[in-house]
Amino acid sequence: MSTYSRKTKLKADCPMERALNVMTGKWKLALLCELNRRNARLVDFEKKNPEASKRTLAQQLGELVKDGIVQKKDFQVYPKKVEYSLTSLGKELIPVIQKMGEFGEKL
Amino acid sequence: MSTYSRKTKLKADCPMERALNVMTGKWKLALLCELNRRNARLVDFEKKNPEASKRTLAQQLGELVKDGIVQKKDFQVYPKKVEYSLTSLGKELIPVIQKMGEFGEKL
DNA sequence: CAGGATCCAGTGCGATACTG
DNA sequence: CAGTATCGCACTGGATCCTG
Repeated sequence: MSTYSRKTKLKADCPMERALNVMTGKWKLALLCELNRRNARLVDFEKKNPEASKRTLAQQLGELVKDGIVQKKDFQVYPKKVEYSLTSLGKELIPVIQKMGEFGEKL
Repeated sequence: MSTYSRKTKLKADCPMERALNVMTGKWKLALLCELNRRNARLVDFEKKNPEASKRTLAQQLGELVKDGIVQKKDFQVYPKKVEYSLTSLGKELIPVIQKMGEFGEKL
């Protein structure tokens, strides 16, 4: 059984595909659900998702940031402390994935 | 520039991820949108999406069938004629992707 | 015309190790 | 701690060919 999750980059020339691209990634829904509950740090995600590699979590968070869904707050301390949270755009994504969840119940 | 669209298979242990898996694939949204408009045959999809290979279109249709989103009607003639259409479950998916589309407008 | 079977390039992501 | 670099493997999906 495979755990390969992402399929392929969509054509991205239509809004639905752009939206789908933003959410598609093995840990992105998990990250978004957690961020919907509370702001969190990379370590927090590592603890919550021990199956995921730190590299992937950091990368997928980075993509969410780049897409404007998530924002970082760098506390500029040592040892480093960086907190992630949903942007206002990111908050608008929550009802969308909830609707997906309702549909997913039927699968 | 790449057009790789699908990311990786999600963990599929939660409804949202199951739903996302069903939609994720380079041509699936295109297939679903077309099927929402009219029933269609493989050739029709080939004409509508000349960028896609027949192999991929057939394969992604097959996945949608396996997931219960799309159904086939085989006319048992020669040359072959097979028509694809949305199942009732598939029709329930339409409003979900429309909601995604609304969100995608903001990206 | 539907749809396999092959072959192959590009990508997702896990493991691991390293830095400031 | 956060973040990056490297390596390696599994998967997506394009091209092409073949059959009934």
